[in-house]
Amino acid sequence: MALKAGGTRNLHARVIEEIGESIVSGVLRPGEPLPGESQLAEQMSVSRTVLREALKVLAAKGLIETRQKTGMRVRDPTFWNHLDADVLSWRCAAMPTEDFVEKLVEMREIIEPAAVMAAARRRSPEQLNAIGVALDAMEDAPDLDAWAAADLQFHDAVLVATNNELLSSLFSVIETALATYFVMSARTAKNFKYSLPHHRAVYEAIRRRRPNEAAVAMRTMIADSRANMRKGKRRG
Amino acid sequence: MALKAGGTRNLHARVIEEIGESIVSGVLRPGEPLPGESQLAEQMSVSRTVLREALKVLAAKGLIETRQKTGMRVRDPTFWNHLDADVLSWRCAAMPTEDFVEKLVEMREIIEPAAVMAAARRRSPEQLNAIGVALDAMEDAPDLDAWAAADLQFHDAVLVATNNELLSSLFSVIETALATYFVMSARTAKNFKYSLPHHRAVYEAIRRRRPNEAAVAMRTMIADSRANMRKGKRRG
DNA sequence: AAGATCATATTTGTCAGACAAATGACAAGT
DNA sequence: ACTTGTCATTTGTCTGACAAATATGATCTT
Repeated sequence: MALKAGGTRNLHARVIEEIGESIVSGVLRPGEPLPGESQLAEQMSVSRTVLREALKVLAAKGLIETRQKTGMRVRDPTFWNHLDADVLSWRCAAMPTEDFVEKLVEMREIIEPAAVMAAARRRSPEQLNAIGVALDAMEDAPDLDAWAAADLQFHDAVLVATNNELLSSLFSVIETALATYFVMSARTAKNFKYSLPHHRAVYEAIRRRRPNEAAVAMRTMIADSRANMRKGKRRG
Repeated sequence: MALKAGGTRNLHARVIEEIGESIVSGVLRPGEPLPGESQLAEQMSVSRTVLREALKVLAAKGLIETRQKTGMRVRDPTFWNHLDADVLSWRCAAMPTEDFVEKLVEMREIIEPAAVMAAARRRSPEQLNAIGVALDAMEDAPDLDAWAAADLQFHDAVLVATNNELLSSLFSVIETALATYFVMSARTAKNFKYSLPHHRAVYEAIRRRRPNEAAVAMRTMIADSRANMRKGKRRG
Protein backbone atom coordinates (compact mmCIF):
# COMPACT_ATOMS: atom_id res chain seq x y z
CA MET A 1 0.00 0.00 0.00
CA ALA A 2 2.16 2.81 -1.25
CA LEU A 3 0.70 6.23 -1.86
CA LYS A 4 -0.09 7.01 -5.45
CA ALA A 5 2.26 9.50 -7.02
CA GLY A 6 0.08 12.24 -8.49
CA GLY A 7 -2.45 14.42 -6.78
CA THR A 8 -2.09 17.86 -5.38
CA ARG A 9 -4.48 17.65 -2.48
CA ASN A 10 -3.51 17.52 1.15
CA LEU A 11 -1.42 14.58 2.12
CA HIS A 12 -3.80 13.28 4.75
CA ALA A 13 -6.67 13.47 2.28
CA ARG A 14 -4.76 11.18 -0.03
CA VAL A 15 -3.91 8.82 2.79
CA ILE A 16 -7.56 8.70 3.84
CA GLU A 17 -8.62 7.86 0.33
CA GLU A 18 -5.89 5.29 -0.19
CA ILE A 19 -6.62 3.32 2.96
CA GLY A 20 -10.36 3.88 2.80
CA GLU A 21 -10.59 2.52 -0.70
CA SER A 22 -8.48 -0.48 0.21
CA ILE A 23 -10.84 -1.31 3.03
CA VAL A 24 -14.11 -0.72 1.25
CA SER A 25 -12.98 -2.51 -1.88
CA GLY A 26 -12.03 -5.54 0.18
CA VAL A 27 -8.28 -5.48 -0.35
CA LEU A 28 -8.00 -5.19 3.41
CA ARG A 29 -10.30 -7.78 4.95
CA PRO A 30 -12.41 -7.15 8.04
CA GLY A 31 -10.73 -8.32 11.21
CA GLU A 32 -7.38 -8.15 9.52
CA PRO A 33 -4.77 -6.34 11.62
CA LEU A 34 -3.06 -3.42 9.90
CA PRO A 35 0.65 -2.86 10.33
CA GLY A 36 1.62 -0.57 13.17
CA GLU A 37 1.46 3.17 12.72
CA SER A 38 5.20 3.61 12.36
CA GLN A 39 5.51 0.85 9.81
CA LEU A 40 2.45 1.97 7.85
CA ALA A 41 3.69 5.55 7.83
CA GLU A 42 6.98 4.41 6.40
CA GLN A 43 5.29 2.28 3.75
CA MET A 44 3.33 5.29 2.55
CA SER A 45 6.21 7.72 2.93
CA VAL A 46 4.36 10.06 5.23
CA SER A 47 4.97 11.08 8.79
CA ARG A 48 3.15 9.36 11.61
CA THR A 49 1.42 12.66 12.34
CA VAL A 50 -0.27 12.74 8.94
CA LEU A 51 -1.04 9.05 9.04
CA ARG A 52 -2.72 9.42 12.41
CA GLU A 53 -4.88 12.30 11.21
CA ALA A 54 -6.08 10.00 8.45
CA LEU A 55 -6.64 7.09 10.82
CA LYS A 56 -8.81 9.17 13.12
CA VAL A 57 -11.03 10.12 10.21
CA LEU A 58 -11.32 6.51 9.08
CA ALA A 59 -12.15 5.49 12.63
CA ALA A 60 -14.88 8.15 12.67
CA LYS A 61 -16.33 6.53 9.56
CA GLY A 62 -16.39 3.22 11.40
CA LEU A 63 -13.93 1.54 9.05
CA ILE A 64 -11.19 0.81 11.55
CA GLU A 65 -10.78 0.33 15.25
CA THR A 66 -7.65 1.04 17.26
CA ARG A 67 -6.64 -0.15 20.67
CA GLN A 68 -3.35 0.22 22.41
CA LYS A 69 -1.00 -2.67 22.16
CA THR A 70 -3.38 -4.56 19.86
CA GLY A 71 -3.01 -2.14 16.98
CA MET A 72 -5.53 -1.35 14.29
CA ARG A 73 -8.06 -3.71 12.81
CA VAL A 74 -10.48 -3.34 9.95
CA ARG A 75 -13.96 -3.38 11.46
CA ASP A 76 -16.77 -5.59 10.33
CA PRO A 77 -18.83 -3.98 7.55
CA THR A 78 -21.88 -3.87 9.79
CA PHE A 79 -20.16 -1.07 11.69
CA TRP A 80 -19.27 1.01 8.64
CA ASN A 81 -21.05 4.33 8.09
CA HIS A 82 -22.54 3.16 4.83
CA LEU A 83 -24.25 6.52 4.34
CA ASP A 84 -21.01 8.45 4.57
CA ALA A 85 -20.34 10.23 1.29
CA ASP A 86 -16.75 9.01 1.12
CA VAL A 87 -17.58 5.42 1.95
CA LEU A 88 -20.27 5.47 -0.70
CA SER A 89 -17.98 7.01 -3.28
CA TRP A 90 -15.25 4.47 -2.53
CA ARG A 91 -17.73 1.68 -3.02
CA CYS A 92 -18.76 3.17 -6.32
CA ALA A 93 -15.16 3.40 -7.42
CA ALA A 94 -14.48 -0.20 -6.49
CA MET A 95 -16.10 -1.89 -9.45
CA PRO A 96 -19.12 -2.84 -7.42
CA THR A 97 -21.44 -5.70 -7.86
CA GLU A 98 -24.71 -5.17 -9.67
CA ASP A 99 -26.72 -5.62 -6.49
CA PHE A 100 -25.10 -2.58 -4.90
CA VAL A 101 -26.52 -0.38 -7.62
CA GLU A 102 -29.88 -1.98 -7.00
CA LYS A 103 -29.61 -1.08 -3.33
CA LEU A 104 -28.95 2.52 -4.27
CA VAL A 105 -31.91 2.52 -6.63
CA GLU A 106 -34.08 1.02 -3.93
CA MET A 107 -33.09 3.84 -1.62
CA ARG A 108 -33.93 6.42 -4.23
CA GLU A 109 -37.32 4.86 -4.81
CA ILE A 110 -38.03 5.08 -1.11
CA ILE A 111 -36.78 8.61 -0.66
CA GLU A 112 -38.00 10.51 -3.70
CA PRO A 113 -41.73 9.90 -3.22
CA ALA A 114 -41.33 10.65 0.47
CA ALA A 115 -39.51 13.87 -0.36
CA VAL A 116 -42.18 15.19 -2.69
CA MET A 117 -44.84 14.26 -0.14
CA ALA A 118 -43.01 16.27 2.50
CA ALA A 119 -42.64 19.16 0.08
CA ALA A 120 -46.35 19.05 -0.75
CA ARG A 121 -47.15 19.25 2.95
CA ARG A 122 -44.77 21.92 4.09
CA ARG A 123 -43.50 24.00 1.19
CA SER A 124 -43.62 27.76 1.66
CA PRO A 125 -44.85 30.01 -1.17
CA GLU A 126 -41.27 31.08 -1.86
CA GLN A 127 -40.11 27.48 -2.02
CA LEU A 128 -42.94 26.60 -4.39
CA ASN A 129 -41.95 29.53 -6.52
CA ALA A 130 -38.36 28.31 -6.69
CA ILE A 131 -39.59 24.96 -7.96
CA GLY A 132 -41.74 26.76 -10.52
CA VAL A 133 -38.80 28.79 -11.75
CA ALA A 134 -36.77 25.62 -12.22
CA LEU A 135 -39.65 24.01 -14.08
CA ASP A 136 -39.88 26.97 -16.45
CA ALA A 137 -36.16 26.75 -17.05
CA MET A 138 -36.56 23.10 -17.98
CA GLU A 139 -39.33 23.97 -20.38
CA ASP A 140 -37.33 26.69 -22.06
CA ALA A 141 -34.10 24.71 -22.17
CA PRO A 142 -32.64 24.97 -25.67
CA ASP A 143 -30.22 22.09 -25.36
CA LEU A 144 -29.36 19.07 -23.22
CA ASP A 145 -26.89 20.89 -20.99
CA ALA A 146 -29.36 23.62 -20.11
CA TRP A 147 -31.97 20.99 -19.41
CA ALA A 148 -29.65 19.04 -17.13
CA ALA A 149 -28.83 22.17 -15.19
CA ALA A 150 -32.48 23.06 -14.81
CA ASP A 151 -33.28 19.49 -13.77
CA LEU A 152 -30.70 19.71 -11.03
CA GLN A 153 -32.16 23.04 -9.99
CA PHE A 154 -35.61 21.47 -9.84
CA HIS A 155 -34.47 18.64 -7.61
CA ASP A 156 -32.58 21.00 -5.33
CA ALA A 157 -35.62 23.22 -4.99
CA VAL A 158 -37.78 20.23 -4.04
CA LEU A 159 -35.13 19.20 -1.53
CA VAL A 160 -35.22 22.59 0.12
CA ALA A 161 -39.01 22.56 0.10
CA THR A 162 -39.09 19.38 2.18
CA ASN A 163 -37.94 21.49 5.13
CA ASN A 164 -36.26 18.41 6.54
CA GLU A 165 -32.49 18.49 6.32
CA LEU A 166 -32.26 14.82 7.26
CA LEU A 167 -34.30 13.91 4.25
CA SER A 168 -32.47 16.22 1.90
CA SER A 169 -29.09 15.11 3.21
CA LEU A 170 -29.96 11.49 2.54
CA PHE A 171 -31.36 12.31 -0.84
CA SER A 172 -28.27 14.22 -1.81
CA VAL A 173 -25.89 11.45 -0.78
CA ILE A 174 -27.80 8.78 -2.67
CA GLU A 175 -28.20 10.86 -5.80
CA THR A 176 -24.51 11.67 -5.86
CA ALA A 177 -23.64 8.02 -5.67
CA LEU A 178 -26.13 7.10 -8.38
CA ALA A 179 -24.79 9.81 -10.66
CA THR A 180 -21.55 7.84 -10.75
CA TYR A 181 -23.25 5.03 -12.61
CA PHE A 182 -25.75 6.56 -14.92
CA VAL A 183 -25.29 9.17 -17.52
CA MET A 184 -28.01 11.74 -17.66
CA SER A 185 -31.01 9.62 -18.43
CA ALA A 186 -31.97 11.82 -21.37
CA ARG A 187 -29.04 10.79 -23.49
CA THR A 188 -31.15 10.33 -26.56
CA ALA A 189 -30.63 13.92 -27.52
CA LYS A 190 -33.74 14.56 -29.50
CA ASN A 191 -36.37 13.84 -26.87
CA PHE A 192 -34.48 15.03 -23.83
CA LYS A 193 -37.60 16.74 -22.56
CA TYR A 194 -39.58 13.55 -22.40
CA SER A 195 -39.92 13.74 -18.61
CA LEU A 196 -41.22 17.31 -18.56
CA PRO A 197 -44.86 16.28 -18.13
CA HIS A 198 -43.90 14.20 -15.12
CA HIS A 199 -42.03 17.08 -13.57
CA ARG A 200 -45.02 19.28 -14.18
CA ALA A 201 -47.30 16.77 -12.52
CA VAL A 202 -45.06 16.73 -9.46
CA TYR A 203 -45.02 20.50 -9.39
CA GLU A 204 -48.78 20.72 -9.66
CA ALA A 205 -49.28 18.27 -6.82
CA ILE A 206 -46.90 20.23 -4.62
CA ARG A 207 -48.63 23.48 -5.57
CA ARG A 208 -52.02 22.07 -4.66
CA ARG A 209 -50.62 20.56 -1.48
CA ARG A 210 -51.57 17.03 -2.42
CA PRO A 211 -48.95 14.72 -0.87
CA ASN A 212 -50.40 11.51 -2.25
CA GLU A 213 -50.75 12.85 -5.77
CA ALA A 214 -47.17 14.08 -5.60
CA ALA A 215 -45.94 10.66 -4.55
CA VAL A 216 -47.88 8.97 -7.35
CA ALA A 217 -46.50 11.40 -9.90
CA MET A 218 -42.99 10.83 -8.64
CA ARG A 219 -43.37 7.07 -8.76
CA THR A 220 -44.59 7.31 -12.32
CA MET A 221 -41.58 9.40 -13.19
CA ILE A 222 -39.25 6.91 -11.58
CA ALA A 223 -40.80 3.99 -13.38
CA ASP A 224 -40.38 5.86 -16.63
CA SER A 225 -36.77 6.79 -16.11
CA ARG A 226 -35.95 3.28 -14.91
CA ALA A 227 -36.25 1.95 -18.44
CA ASN A 228 -34.13 4.74 -19.85
CA MET A 229 -31.41 4.20 -17.30
CA ARG A 230 -30.95 0.63 -18.41
CA LYS A 231 -29.75 1.86 -21.77
CA GLY A 232 -27.40 4.51 -20.50
CA LYS A 233 -25.05 2.72 -18.19
CA ARG A 234 -21.55 3.98 -17.99
CA ARG A 235 -19.08 1.33 -16.89
CA GLY A 236 -20.05 -2.07 -15.47
CA MET B 1 -14.12 26.88 25.14
CA ALA B 2 -12.14 24.98 27.72
CA LEU B 3 -12.21 21.22 27.85
CA LYS B 4 -14.44 19.74 30.49
CA ALA B 5 -12.59 18.24 33.41
CA GLY B 6 -13.85 14.69 33.78
CA GLY B 7 -13.94 11.90 31.28
CA THR B 8 -11.55 9.07 30.73
CA ARG B 9 -11.80 8.72 26.99
CA ASN B 10 -9.15 9.65 24.51
CA LEU B 11 -8.22 13.27 24.51
CA HIS B 12 -9.03 13.86 20.87
CA ALA B 13 -12.43 12.24 21.33
CA ARG B 14 -13.23 14.78 23.99
CA VAL B 15 -11.99 17.62 21.83
CA ILE B 16 -14.13 16.39 18.94
CA GLU B 17 -17.18 16.29 21.15
CA GLU B 18 -16.50 19.64 22.75
CA ILE B 19 -16.09 21.54 19.49
CA GLY B 20 -18.68 19.49 17.64
CA GLU B 21 -21.33 20.19 20.23
CA SER B 22 -20.48 23.87 20.25
CA ILE B 23 -21.00 24.04 16.52
CA VAL B 24 -24.14 21.94 16.28
CA SER B 25 -25.76 23.64 19.25
CA GLY B 26 -25.14 27.01 17.67
CA VAL B 27 -22.68 28.42 20.18
CA LEU B 28 -20.28 28.74 17.26
CA ARG B 29 -22.16 30.37 14.40
CA PRO B 30 -21.76 29.33 10.76
CA GLY B 31 -19.24 31.47 8.93
CA GLU B 32 -17.66 32.43 12.19
CA PRO B 33 -13.88 32.13 12.12
CA LEU B 34 -12.40 29.95 14.86
CA PRO B 35 -9.20 30.98 16.64
CA GLY B 36 -6.01 29.67 15.12
CA GLU B 37 -4.86 26.16 15.88
CA SER B 38 -2.15 27.21 18.28
CA GLN B 39 -4.43 29.51 20.22
CA LEU B 40 -7.30 27.02 20.30
CA ALA B 41 -4.97 24.27 21.44
CA GLU B 42 -3.79 26.42 24.28
CA GLN B 43 -7.35 27.34 25.27
CA MET B 44 -8.24 23.67 25.57
CA SER B 45 -4.97 22.66 27.15
CA VAL B 46 -4.10 20.10 24.52
CA SER B 47 -1.29 19.85 22.06
CA ARG B 48 -1.76 21.06 18.52
CA THR B 49 -1.31 17.45 17.39
CA VAL B 50 -4.39 16.29 19.26
CA LEU B 51 -6.38 19.34 18.28
CA ARG B 52 -5.61 18.77 14.62
CA GLU B 53 -6.69 15.13 14.79
CA ALA B 54 -10.00 16.39 16.11
CA LEU B 55 -10.30 19.11 13.49
CA LYS B 56 -9.77 16.66 10.66
CA VAL B 57 -12.61 14.52 11.97
CA LEU B 58 -14.90 17.52 12.26
CA ALA B 59 -13.96 18.57 8.75
CA ALA B 60 -14.87 15.06 7.56
CA LYS B 61 -18.30 15.55 9.10
CA GLY B 62 -18.65 18.76 7.14
CA LEU B 63 -18.82 20.96 10.23
CA ILE B 64 -15.73 23.05 9.59
CA GLU B 65 -13.57 24.11 6.70
CA THR B 66 -9.90 24.97 6.86
CA ARG B 67 -7.74 26.89 4.45
CA GLN B 68 -4.23 28.09 4.85
CA LYS B 69 -3.80 31.63 5.96
CA THR B 70 -7.57 32.08 6.29
CA GLY B 71 -7.90 29.69 9.21
CA MET B 72 -10.93 27.65 10.15
CA ARG B 73 -14.56 28.58 9.68
CA VAL B 74 -17.77 26.90 10.74
CA ARG B 75 -19.49 25.72 7.59
CA ASP B 76 -23.07 26.45 6.69
CA PRO B 77 -25.47 23.80 8.04
CA THR B 78 -26.41 22.74 4.53
CA PHE B 79 -22.98 21.16 4.27
CA TRP B 80 -23.16 19.23 7.54
CA ASN B 81 -23.44 15.46 7.46
CA HIS B 82 -26.79 15.48 9.18
CA LEU B 83 -26.95 11.69 9.08
CA ASP B 84 -23.66 11.27 10.91
CA ALA B 85 -24.26 9.52 14.21
CA ASP B 86 -22.21 12.06 16.17
CA VAL B 87 -23.82 15.08 14.58
CA LEU B 88 -27.22 13.61 15.29
CA SER B 89 -26.34 12.82 18.88
CA TRP B 90 -24.97 16.30 19.42
CA ARG B 91 -28.18 17.76 18.12
CA CYS B 92 -30.13 15.57 20.47
CA ALA B 93 -28.00 16.70 23.38
CA ALA B 94 -28.46 20.35 22.53
CA MET B 95 -31.97 20.82 23.90
CA PRO B 96 -33.44 20.74 20.42
CA THR B 97 -36.54 22.34 19.16
CA GLU B 98 -39.69 20.28 18.88
CA ASP B 99 -39.58 20.30 15.10
CA PHE B 100 -36.31 18.41 15.08
CA VAL B 101 -37.95 15.50 16.82
CA GLU B 102 -40.71 15.65 14.25
CA LYS B 103 -38.14 15.41 11.49
CA LEU B 104 -36.72 12.30 13.11
CA VAL B 105 -40.18 10.80 13.42
CA GLU B 106 -40.89 11.62 9.81
CA MET B 107 -37.75 9.76 8.79
CA ARG B 108 -38.78 6.76 10.82
CA GLU B 109 -42.19 6.72 9.26
CA ILE B 110 -40.60 6.71 5.84
CA ILE B 111 -38.01 4.07 6.58
CA GLU B 112 -39.78 1.48 8.66
CA PRO B 113 -42.51 0.58 6.17
CA ALA B 114 -39.90 0.53 3.43
CA ALA B 115 -37.72 -1.76 5.52
CA VAL B 116 -40.40 -4.34 6.16
CA MET B 117 -41.33 -4.24 2.47
CA ALA B 118 -37.75 -4.99 1.55
CA ALA B 119 -37.64 -7.76 4.11
CA ALA B 120 -40.84 -9.26 2.77
CA ARG B 121 -39.33 -9.30 -0.70
CA ARG B 122 -35.88 -10.61 -0.02
CA ARG B 123 -35.71 -12.36 3.36
CA SER B 124 -34.02 -15.75 3.38
CA PRO B 125 -35.55 -18.63 5.33
CA GLU B 126 -32.88 -18.24 7.99
CA GLN B 127 -33.57 -14.52 8.30
CA LEU B 128 -37.29 -15.20 8.62
CA ASN B 129 -36.53 -17.72 11.29
CA ALA B 130 -34.49 -15.18 13.23
CA ILE B 131 -37.45 -12.80 13.20
CA GLY B 132 -39.70 -15.62 14.38
CA VAL B 133 -37.37 -16.43 17.26
CA ALA B 134 -37.42 -12.81 18.35
CA LEU B 135 -41.19 -12.74 18.13
CA ASP B 136 -41.44 -15.82 20.33
CA ALA B 137 -39.12 -14.19 22.82
CA MET B 138 -41.40 -11.16 22.91
CA GLU B 139 -44.38 -13.36 23.50
CA ASP B 140 -42.72 -15.23 26.33
CA ALA B 141 -41.22 -12.13 27.93
CA PRO B 142 -41.95 -12.19 31.67
CA ASP B 143 -41.17 -8.56 32.34
CA LEU B 144 -40.57 -5.22 30.66
CA ASP B 145 -36.80 -5.62 30.39
CA ALA B 146 -37.05 -8.96 28.66
CA TRP B 147 -39.66 -7.54 26.34
CA ALA B 148 -37.49 -4.56 25.46
CA ALA B 149 -34.55 -6.84 24.69
CA ALA B 150 -36.69 -9.07 22.51
CA ASP B 151 -38.14 -6.03 20.76
CA LEU B 152 -34.66 -4.85 19.92
CA GLN B 153 -33.83 -8.32 18.68
CA PHE B 154 -36.93 -8.27 16.48
CA HIS B 155 -36.03 -4.97 14.90
CA ASP B 156 -32.45 -6.05 14.33
CA ALA B 157 -33.60 -9.25 12.68
CA VAL B 158 -35.87 -7.29 10.34
CA LEU B 159 -32.99 -4.98 9.57
CA VAL B 160 -30.76 -7.86 8.59
CA ALA B 161 -33.57 -9.37 6.52
CA THR B 162 -33.78 -6.27 4.35
CA ASN B 163 -30.47 -7.31 2.81
CA ASN B 164 -29.72 -3.66 2.18
CA GLU B 165 -27.06 -2.25 4.44
CA LEU B 166 -27.85 1.29 3.33
CA LEU B 167 -31.37 0.91 4.58
CA SER B 168 -30.38 -0.75 7.83
CA SER B 169 -27.64 1.79 8.44
CA LEU B 170 -30.10 4.64 8.06
CA PHE B 171 -32.65 2.89 10.20
CA SER B 172 -30.14 2.29 12.94
CA VAL B 173 -28.96 5.90 13.03
CA ILE B 174 -32.47 7.31 13.21
CA GLU B 175 -33.66 4.85 15.84
CA THR B 176 -30.65 5.59 18.01
CA ALA B 177 -31.39 9.28 17.87
CA LEU B 178 -35.06 8.77 18.63
CA ALA B 179 -34.24 6.56 21.59
CA THR B 180 -32.72 9.64 23.20
CA TYR B 181 -36.11 11.28 23.43
CA PHE B 182 -38.62 8.62 24.18
CA VAL B 183 -38.69 6.16 26.96
CA MET B 184 -39.76 2.71 25.99
CA SER B 185 -43.20 3.31 24.67
CA ALA B 186 -44.62 0.54 26.85
CA ARG B 187 -43.92 2.37 30.05
CA THR B 188 -47.32 1.56 31.50
CA ALA B 189 -45.94 -1.66 32.83
CA LYS B 190 -49.08 -3.74 32.88
CA ASN B 191 -49.81 -3.77 29.16
CA PHE B 192 -46.31 -3.69 27.82
CA LYS B 193 -47.20 -6.37 25.29
CA TYR B 194 -49.86 -4.29 23.66
CA SER B 195 -48.01 -4.14 20.37
CA LEU B 196 -47.48 -7.88 20.09
CA PRO B 197 -50.33 -8.37 17.61
CA HIS B 198 -48.83 -5.69 15.39
CA HIS B 199 -45.46 -7.34 15.49
CA ARG B 200 -47.08 -10.65 14.65
CA ALA B 201 -48.87 -9.08 11.71
CA VAL B 202 -45.58 -7.74 10.38
CA TYR B 203 -43.96 -11.14 10.83
CA GLU B 204 -46.81 -12.88 9.04
CA ALA B 205 -46.62 -10.51 6.10
CA ILE B 206 -42.87 -11.06 5.83
CA ARG B 207 -43.34 -14.81 6.09
CA ARG B 208 -45.90 -14.79 3.30
CA ARG B 209 -43.74 -12.47 1.21
CA ARG B 210 -46.39 -9.76 1.02
CA PRO B 211 -44.56 -6.42 0.89
CA ASN B 212 -47.67 -4.26 0.84
CA GLU B 213 -49.31 -6.07 3.72
CA ALA B 214 -46.11 -5.73 5.69
CA ALA B 215 -46.01 -1.99 5.06
CA VAL B 216 -49.63 -1.61 6.11
CA ALA B 217 -49.04 -3.58 9.29
CA MET B 218 -46.03 -1.46 10.09
CA ARG B 219 -47.89 1.77 9.51
CA THR B 220 -50.63 0.59 11.82
CA MET B 221 -48.06 -0.18 14.45
CA ILE B 222 -46.44 3.23 14.07
CA ALA B 223 -49.78 5.02 14.34
CA ASP B 224 -50.48 3.07 17.48
CA SER B 225 -47.17 3.76 19.17
CA ARG B 226 -47.35 7.43 18.16
CA ALA B 227 -50.04 8.04 20.74
CA ASN B 228 -48.14 6.21 23.44
CA MET B 229 -44.99 8.13 22.76
CA ARG B 230 -46.70 11.41 23.45
CA LYS B 231 -47.24 10.34 27.03
CA GLY B 232 -43.71 9.13 27.66
CA LYS B 233 -41.51 12.05 26.78
CA ARG B 234 -38.36 12.44 28.70
CA ARG B 235 -37.02 15.99 28.75
CA GLY B 236 -38.41 18.69 26.56
C1' DA C 1 0.65 -29.19 37.39
C1' DA C 2 -2.53 -25.44 37.46
C1' DG C 3 -3.58 -20.99 38.50
C1' DA C 4 -2.60 -16.38 39.98
C1' DT C 5 0.59 -12.54 39.93
C1' DC C 6 3.90 -9.61 38.14
C1' DA C 7 7.46 -7.76 34.81
C1' DT C 8 8.25 -6.44 30.33
C1' DA C 9 7.92 -5.22 25.70
C1' DT C 10 5.12 -3.36 22.22
C1' DT C 11 1.76 -0.27 20.45
C1' DT C 12 -1.05 3.65 20.50
C1' DG C 13 -1.64 8.26 22.83
C1' DT C 14 0.24 12.79 23.73
C1' DC C 15 3.49 16.42 23.63
C1' DA C 16 6.86 20.01 21.97
C1' DG C 17 9.33 22.39 18.54
C1' DA C 18 10.73 23.19 13.99
C1' DC C 19 10.36 24.15 9.06
C1' DA C 20 7.58 24.13 4.48
C1' DA C 21 3.89 25.78 1.69
C1' DA C 22 0.18 28.58 0.69
C1' DT C 23 -1.94 32.94 0.53
C1' DG C 24 -4.10 37.38 1.94
C1' DA C 25 -2.50 42.05 2.77
C1' DC C 26 0.15 45.68 1.88
C1' DA C 27 3.87 48.40 -0.20
C1' DA C 28 6.29 49.75 -4.19
C1' DG C 29 6.74 50.64 -8.81
C1' DT C 30 4.78 51.60 -13.38
C1' DA D 1 -5.38 53.06 -11.26
C1' DC D 2 -3.23 48.81 -11.98
C1' DT D 3 0.27 45.49 -11.55
C1' DT D 4 3.94 43.32 -9.15
C1' DG D 5 6.47 41.64 -5.49
C1' DT D 6 7.58 41.24 -0.63
C1' DC D 7 6.06 39.89 3.85
C1' DA D 8 3.63 38.04 7.62
C1' DT D 9 0.38 34.77 9.17
C1' DT D 10 -1.84 30.38 9.24
C1' DT D 11 -2.25 25.69 8.12
C1' DG D 12 0.51 21.61 6.52
C1' DT D 13 4.19 18.36 7.47
C1' DC D 14 8.09 16.30 9.78
C1' DT D 15 10.85 14.61 13.70
C1' DG D 16 11.85 12.76 18.07
C1' DA D 17 10.61 11.94 22.55
C1' DC D 18 7.94 10.25 26.49
C1' DA D 19 3.41 8.55 28.75
C1' DA D 20 -0.16 5.18 29.17
C1' DA D 21 -2.23 0.99 28.28
C1' DT D 22 -2.07 -3.88 27.73
C1' DA D 23 -1.01 -8.60 25.62
C1' DT D 24 2.45 -11.79 26.42
C1' DG D 25 5.17 -14.60 28.83
C1' DA D 26 7.88 -15.45 33.09
C1' DT D 27 7.65 -16.18 37.87
C1' DC D 28 5.67 -17.37 42.02
C1' DT D 29 2.17 -19.78 44.81
C1' DT D 30 -0.75 -23.52 45.96
